[in-house]
Amino acid sequence: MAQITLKQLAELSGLSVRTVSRVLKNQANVVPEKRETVLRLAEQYHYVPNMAARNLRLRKRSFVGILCRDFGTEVFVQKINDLELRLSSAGYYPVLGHLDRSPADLERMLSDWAGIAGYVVVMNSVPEQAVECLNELAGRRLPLRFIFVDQPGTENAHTLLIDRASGVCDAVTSLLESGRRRILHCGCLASRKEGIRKAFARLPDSCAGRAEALYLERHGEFEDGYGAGPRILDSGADAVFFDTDRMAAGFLKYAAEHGIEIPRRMAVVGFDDDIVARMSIPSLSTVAHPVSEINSTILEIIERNPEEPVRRMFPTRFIPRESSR
Amino acid sequence: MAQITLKQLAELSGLSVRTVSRVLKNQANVVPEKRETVLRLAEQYHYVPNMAARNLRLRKRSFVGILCRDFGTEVFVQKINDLELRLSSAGYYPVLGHLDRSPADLERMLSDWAGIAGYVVVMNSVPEQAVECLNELAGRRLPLRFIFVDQPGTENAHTLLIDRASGVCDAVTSLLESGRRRILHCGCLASRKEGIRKAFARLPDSCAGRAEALYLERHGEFEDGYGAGPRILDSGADAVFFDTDRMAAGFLKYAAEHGIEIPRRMAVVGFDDDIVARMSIPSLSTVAHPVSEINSTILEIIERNPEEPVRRMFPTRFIPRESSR
DNA sequence: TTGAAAGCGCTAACAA
DNA sequence: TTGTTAGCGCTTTCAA
Repeated sequence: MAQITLKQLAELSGLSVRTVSRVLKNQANVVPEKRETVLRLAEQYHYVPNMAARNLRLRKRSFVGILCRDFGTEVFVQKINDLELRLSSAGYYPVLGHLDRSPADLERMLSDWAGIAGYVVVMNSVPEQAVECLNELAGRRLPLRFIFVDQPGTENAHTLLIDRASGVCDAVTSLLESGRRRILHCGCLASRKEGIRKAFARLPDSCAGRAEALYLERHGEFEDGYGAGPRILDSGADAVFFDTDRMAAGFLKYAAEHGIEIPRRMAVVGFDDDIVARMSIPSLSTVAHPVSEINSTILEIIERNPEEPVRRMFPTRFIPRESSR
Repeated sequence: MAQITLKQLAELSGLSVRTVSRVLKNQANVVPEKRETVLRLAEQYHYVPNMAARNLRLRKRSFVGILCRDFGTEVFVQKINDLELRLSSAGYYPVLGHLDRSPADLERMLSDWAGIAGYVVVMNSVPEQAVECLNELAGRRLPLRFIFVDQPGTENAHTLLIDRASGVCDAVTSLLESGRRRILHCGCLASRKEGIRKAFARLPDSCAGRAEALYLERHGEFEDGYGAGPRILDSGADAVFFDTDRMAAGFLKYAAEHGIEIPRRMAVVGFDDDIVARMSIPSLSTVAHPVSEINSTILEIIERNPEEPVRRMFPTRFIPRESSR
């Protein structure tokens, strides 16, 4: 769409760009009459300043790149939802980019953002091939500063880590305290294992060493949880912790089909606080990510623009629901 | 991060910006030796062109605004996921903006995009107050062109509508053909009603006028579907169509808790092809949005940049799953 | 084959 | 109080 410029406004009003600019930025030292004229013309011609030009001049970058493998996970959506609100109320806007592309494409994308985005937030679950490529790009003097979330980044990048073990530990401790004794970990993620190990390391008094940790290796998708059903029942466990809510939902489906009462026969806990956790039958106990804490830190970094890399760790937290009562 | 510029590269190499630019853009008419030098320096200093400057000069806008009320719905995520891939492979990038804000904030956001984004895609479920405001902004000569998706926009905006009725009609026809006779519509959306009406208007021969349409007014959330359980059972229906998958999932929860066999006792169909539809127990038959058709049209508009507004209608389609077998 | 220079739209130091 | 002007980093016409 045709855009009217400051210069045109100056010509139309018979004033200089400086004066027009003064009026439009509400600065002092303009006689009311001229101010009126400019304001009227701006209104009449629907003047809107060109941010690209302004930002270029001010060397300001008002966009923030958000890199993620898959926008589809509920967790990501929660995070971006919250982040967009914080960013935009501070005059920044999120630009989305998929991480699942070739290094060359990734590099092209980041180059295309140069001069427009000042920061790039790398969300978790970065694919193998991208890690290497990103680290290289972040290490180079790209005109972008990286913020790695939930993923160790390069030395000079900011890194906000999520302590998944803390919430898992709380979840397992809660299971033990409620009388469960044979806790099965179904999944494959080290962070979850660590949380479980910690919980067993500080066994509540009520257990008196009579608890047992079991393990079943599986990936974290819905189908994996469903398919693991028979093995989980055979294991003799009275509680299962799954790496993800999606996976736990898969097991709940299996349990429903086979008349396994949850949580009476078996307590179930997932991880992520995914929407399926709230909608499943029964509603799923889970471990939630520290979304708002992370996002407020991201905003702080962007606004403060510190030279030295920020490194911080945020705990996850257990959310008890029907499946583990 | 400090950024090296074309000018600096020119100074370093002792050549003019024109020549450096020639080399970097791989244009002809540079002696190999000088070309070498420039390439070496560019590599050494990690030169990355400033897109803000380039786009300003070329009057090009490589970002596309995406406005939506809630990023959290699965449908939106599917759409944006697919759209990002298409956009970025054409050198465009999506900027996200929430629609749930005051008109003043919305206007500020769009102004902040001026000169950077050329198009703004308005996704469906626009809140009341925003509709008015958007229409006004789209009507004005803002330096942005609007593409309304699944929502009637202003005269000069592009409008891509979704014919929800078509998929609903197919769904209901399928229910009728499989022998269901009392079809309940649980929801409140006119588009769904219309689809049901159409299906009844062209009743399959097998029915011979012995089918009946029932209606129960409810909103489309999970809780609404759950809460409607008793009324649905009382209605005597042998099939239910819900406005949304979330709502259908709520009813499935109720059915599971009360031993109602789905689909034997009652067939269930939702709308949206939400992720919960695939994960629910049993998996939920639903009606899917024309995601890829819409997105390829969006891209076509952005690349072709037609003056006259594009107006098109896309059909939805029925996806049968376990809940209506 | 190469370079000088104008200009995209804006800001702000400086001069008048 | 107002205007002139340089320049953000880039592209490209035109002249050398």
